[in-house]
Amino acid sequence: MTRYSRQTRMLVAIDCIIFGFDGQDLKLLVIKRGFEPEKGKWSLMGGFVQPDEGFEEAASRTLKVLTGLEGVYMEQLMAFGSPTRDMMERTISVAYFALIDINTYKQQLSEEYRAEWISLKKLPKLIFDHVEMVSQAQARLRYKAAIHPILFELLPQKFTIPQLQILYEAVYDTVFDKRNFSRKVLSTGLLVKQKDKERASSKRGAFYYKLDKRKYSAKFHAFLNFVADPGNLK
Amino acid sequence: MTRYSRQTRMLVAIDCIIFGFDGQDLKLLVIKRGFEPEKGKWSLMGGFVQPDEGFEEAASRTLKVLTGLEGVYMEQLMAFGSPTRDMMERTISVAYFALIDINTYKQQLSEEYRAEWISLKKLPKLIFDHVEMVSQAQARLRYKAAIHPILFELLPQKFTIPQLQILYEAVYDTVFDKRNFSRKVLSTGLLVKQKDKERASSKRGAFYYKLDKRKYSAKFHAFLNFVADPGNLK
DNA sequence: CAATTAAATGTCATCTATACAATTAATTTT
DNA sequence: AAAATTAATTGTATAGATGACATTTAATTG
Repeated sequence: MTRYSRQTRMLVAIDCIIFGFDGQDLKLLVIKRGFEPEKGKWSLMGGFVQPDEGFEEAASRTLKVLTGLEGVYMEQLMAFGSPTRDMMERTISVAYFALIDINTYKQQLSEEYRAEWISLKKLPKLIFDHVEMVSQAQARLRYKAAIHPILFELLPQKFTIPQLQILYEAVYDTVFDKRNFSRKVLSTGLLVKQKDKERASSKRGAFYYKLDKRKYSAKFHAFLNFVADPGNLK
Repeated sequence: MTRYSRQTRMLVAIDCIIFGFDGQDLKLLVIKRGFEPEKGKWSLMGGFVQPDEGFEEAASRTLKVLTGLEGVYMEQLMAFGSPTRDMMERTISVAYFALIDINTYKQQLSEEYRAEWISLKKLPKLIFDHVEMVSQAQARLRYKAAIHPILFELLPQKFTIPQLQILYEAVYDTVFDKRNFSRKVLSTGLLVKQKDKERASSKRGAFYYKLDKRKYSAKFHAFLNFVADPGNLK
């Protein structure tokens, strides 16, 4: 078969915006870029899409190399294609964002790539349009988490209600009334109370909860209402 | 400057999912493809991204050529990149969806491209992965319209509440109680009642309304609640 | 002028959201 | 061992939103 004549071919990359939660703050996984241009500067983890692979594949492969992780929550953010976004050569990038629990996978981070968790509050300069990507991913995360029970992906299997609240407060950079918060999340029926307690962070200890996997899958695509009015937060 | 060596370059296209509303049904704008492969088959309007243009530019350009329209509501859906989506050559596509009022722009449709409005209810076969794109775009439209006042883009400047309701019912393929519907949309404060009436479709006539542009812009990004529970419709 | 049609408006019970306070279980201090 | 301390857990009252349901009104048509 012939090819489409007289059209420009371009490099196609994927970049991963990997969010993590350390129990206190929302973090972003970045690396020191290992090749020119912009070698040595902070960058999102990414790479070129190979001739025989799709975007999801490329993103999963990249994530695996960096973190050793598979089966992580990941979704496409959008494609970025400004003609000037890479000074070397026209390169478009399809951005994916992923959610992982920092503590569960702390050890697995590849040493080779000098990956680091940095706080989203004091984001350093990143190469190309990566800051824009992160900013968009953060907006998407807020948008989505207001409606879908997506933030559980950032927590360990067992977590407490106070831990969950700290996470929501970190994502929306606000504070919630703890009485209303716990009533709301419990009313979804997604949480199953465990017998044991988390004892590190308080005298009384807080009961652990786990996600009800069945209900989680069933309700994931339904519109819930995890955060009352995310567009109107102070 | 050098280039990234040993990487495959690919064709980058954009495709437009253009939704329209004729007062009764939700429609999709498609064309008969004018070149090989798949010449003569139904296709979304699209084209290759040029060396010096970004995605939005490419999509706007394409939309302009087909419909003569500028300044239309348009947003990126997502990028599609299956290695086998185009049999001719590896081509990735960034899909955009657009919303326009059919009646306002009926005349401007380019004859050259044999564009046609087809009903979404009986969608014919489309080339490549275009059916998948349409399906995703429809899901996005439903998702977004439940929260944001986006569907007004499909209506003429002046419209009636019953017309608006028919539109919402078409998008969600359901029926709403007219008393509750009008209460809800009026409670947003986005609509400004006009002095004149639409008289074609009823004896009494229905008052026209216009969007309050100021409030529309202000409230667009806020989460409203246009459709009560879009995940739970019959 | 009565019949017809669709628009517009109204009511009530139920659920949901939010503001706000008291109680309880455990550890730490005295 | 009792008192103080800390954070978890549970509760209540009110305002507003939602959803089911009926009546009135403005205009045309026979």
